[in-house]
Amino acid sequence: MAGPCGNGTEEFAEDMADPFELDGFDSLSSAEAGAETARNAAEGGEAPLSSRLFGKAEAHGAPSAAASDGPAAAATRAAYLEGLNPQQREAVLTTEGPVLVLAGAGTGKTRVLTTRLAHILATQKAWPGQILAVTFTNKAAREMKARIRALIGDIVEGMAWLGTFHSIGVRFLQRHAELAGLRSGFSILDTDDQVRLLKQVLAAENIDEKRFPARQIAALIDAWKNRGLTPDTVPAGEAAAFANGRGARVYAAYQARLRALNAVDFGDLLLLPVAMLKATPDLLAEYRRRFRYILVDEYQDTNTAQYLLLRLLAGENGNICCVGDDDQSIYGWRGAVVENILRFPKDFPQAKVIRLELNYRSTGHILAAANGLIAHNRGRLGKTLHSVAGMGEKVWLRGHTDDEAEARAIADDIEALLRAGHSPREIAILVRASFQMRRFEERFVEIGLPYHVVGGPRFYERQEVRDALAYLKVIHTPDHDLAFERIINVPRRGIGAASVKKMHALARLRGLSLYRAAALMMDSDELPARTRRPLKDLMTAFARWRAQAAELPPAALAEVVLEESGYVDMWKAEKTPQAEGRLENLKELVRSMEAFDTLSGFLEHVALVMDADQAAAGEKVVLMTMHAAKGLEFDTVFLPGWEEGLFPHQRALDEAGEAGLEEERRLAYVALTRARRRAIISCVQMRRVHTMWQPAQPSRFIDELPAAHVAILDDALPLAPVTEPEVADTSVDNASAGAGQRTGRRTAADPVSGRTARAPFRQMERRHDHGLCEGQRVFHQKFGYGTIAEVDGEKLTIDFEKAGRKRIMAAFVEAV
DNA sequence: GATCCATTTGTTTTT
DNA sequence: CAAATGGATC
Repeated sequence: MAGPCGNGTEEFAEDMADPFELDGFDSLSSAEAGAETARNAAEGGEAPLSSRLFGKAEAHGAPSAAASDGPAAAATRAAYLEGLNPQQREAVLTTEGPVLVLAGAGTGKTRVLTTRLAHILATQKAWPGQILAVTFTNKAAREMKARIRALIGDIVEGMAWLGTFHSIGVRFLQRHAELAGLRSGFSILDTDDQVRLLKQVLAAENIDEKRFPARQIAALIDAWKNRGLTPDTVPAGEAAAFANGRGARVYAAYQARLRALNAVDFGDLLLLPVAMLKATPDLLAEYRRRFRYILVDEYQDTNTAQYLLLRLLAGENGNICCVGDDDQSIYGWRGAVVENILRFPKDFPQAKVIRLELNYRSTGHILAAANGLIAHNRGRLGKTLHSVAGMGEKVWLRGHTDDEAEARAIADDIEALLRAGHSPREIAILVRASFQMRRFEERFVEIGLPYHVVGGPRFYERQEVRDALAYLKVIHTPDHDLAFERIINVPRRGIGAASVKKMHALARLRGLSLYRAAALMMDSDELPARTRRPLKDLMTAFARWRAQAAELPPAALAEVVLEESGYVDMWKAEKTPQAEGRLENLKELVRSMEAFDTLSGFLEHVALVMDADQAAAGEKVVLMTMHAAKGLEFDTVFLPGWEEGLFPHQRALDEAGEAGLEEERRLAYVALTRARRRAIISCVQMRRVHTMWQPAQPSRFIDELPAAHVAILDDALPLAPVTEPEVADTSVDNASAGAGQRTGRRTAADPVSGRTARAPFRQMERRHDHGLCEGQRVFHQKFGYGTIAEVDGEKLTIDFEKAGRKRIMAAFVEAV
């Protein structure tokens, strides 16, 4: 049977009971689970999905059509397929077998992904619970869910296996904790806990933490885990790099400590499921059967552990569809392996490769410039991106004396754009490194320009938030030693390092958790009375809070705890200017908890979702790193700081050489292709680093931009577009941008001194010619897209797609 | 055990 | 240059 297709309603109801969702599965061996499955199915089981599936699906038409005409007939005329180009359609409809979708920037990747999922569900090739759909960020997962819901309704709620790699890893571990050496209710350590734990391990191993910092070994272990390496499979040569060859030993000791604490770190969320599936063939078989369709977003960013997991689950001929763009692989430093996507056709010899090459986002010059730049990379799968829009503006290039001048000029441009009616949220500044943001923030504050920083210091990583979370973790899981240790003397209550050390000793001796050791010691004479009293108070408080946790919603509990522990008072008493902000953050934390019914639900959310939901962006200019901008798009994009050493970043070159350079170049490609209509690259001659001024040279990437698509700017950004005769073929392919077309130093280098006569701004002002003609497609800030019906000098009559016919001055529209 | 001062370190990007 | 860590001193 190709899919769970039945004809009668009753049969559906039975089939749809998802056997894996039944309670009690965790406690069964996989063989027993199989038997259980059959029993439940025969009895009808719980069918929470079926009602949802039918309720909404019928309303949307697809499955009812399937019932009468069969899924295939429904598929070809489904509303969701409309408006897809042939390649996109193919990517949606090729559901069987391995498929690699190479989706260049702006080619409608997300749309294809969501439509594909919707299609599989609507044609009933699989139930929601039989699809594994992985994304990299929670934001992407949320967005995907929302978009599928928009297409086919609430069926999507049954997609239990839609999420980030890490959240799916947690799911595996929760179901089969015992196979991974864990007990249920294990905790997930954050990076901070990880480092503190490693410090303890290093101390126990008698390794000098000054010579071999815990952070360093933490990074090493993380990298090993990303590569799917366990302590006994770490290559000897690499283990030697740390603490005179004791790296693997420390790794093993660390893992042992983790297990003793019933805890996992982030890397384990991938590594343990892989190990588990490898070691338990029955389990693997179960899951292979279960996941009829596997879908992976951003495949170019998978690391080896993720790759192994996918290959295990997909098997030889699985229906696995990976979507990605090798040119947008920018997370190599985090363990991502571009080769994963490059070798997909070798991994799956019968794989179908589909290229999405029609770019709907950027205008021609921007796309051509980006294509020319990325053509300098080797080892690409190669794509030919075509623009569907007109050529638009060339990519602007501007030089400044120093970073302050750069910030000032960009701020001026933005003000002008806003005056001209551009929406601030359509303007972004993308920087290589976050420290660059500072200049812009200073300037924006000075002139009162509303801006919004995306990324910034992560909410859940702030000290006060982590302290508060530690209290909650101890209430939820008293044996969470690291959390307990974190707050045992915060706020100061007179339980110092010496006392904690004694507790540790007792805990180790008796094989207890720190919390239990503390509970014993508060009634013994080990500790001086002046320590015993506060400890007893704390323990009593925890007992009380835990009792309250059963009754109060998490948010209310948090409020009580923060108040009664004296934690809020601690910050109130502090007179530093930051204290107020910390109190604000605590309030924000409590507010964010209101969405959760249970403490454990909230804690799991926090462990996996490092990004607190960003405050609504609103009408603000966006300031962020290039990495954070991936997947986003803006009308106007400013790209400051294109200087050697900063971009490409020196460290990337030092650490990864040629590969590092190529990744930086891909980052440049990602940054440039965020722009829909306008991109302004800039560099400076002098940049202030710390306190010293450092001379800077324009980035090599500037010289790699094809000259034909770049224009030098020695003044403010022109507001009206520089129009050019439309070129029939607006595509630029990789080959032509390579050798001959490169920008020479003459045009691009040192734009500061190279102020040329060909200042496009002036030229444009002189000629009054707006270059617009009848039949041309244009864009207006308020009315959107339209076609020119009539030209009368400066006055145009335009038929807008949405707003209808309007008379508009030429200066207010832009050719597309 | 707490507070203050000095030194260091980081500023690439994040699940 | 700022924050964070760590050591020394009270």
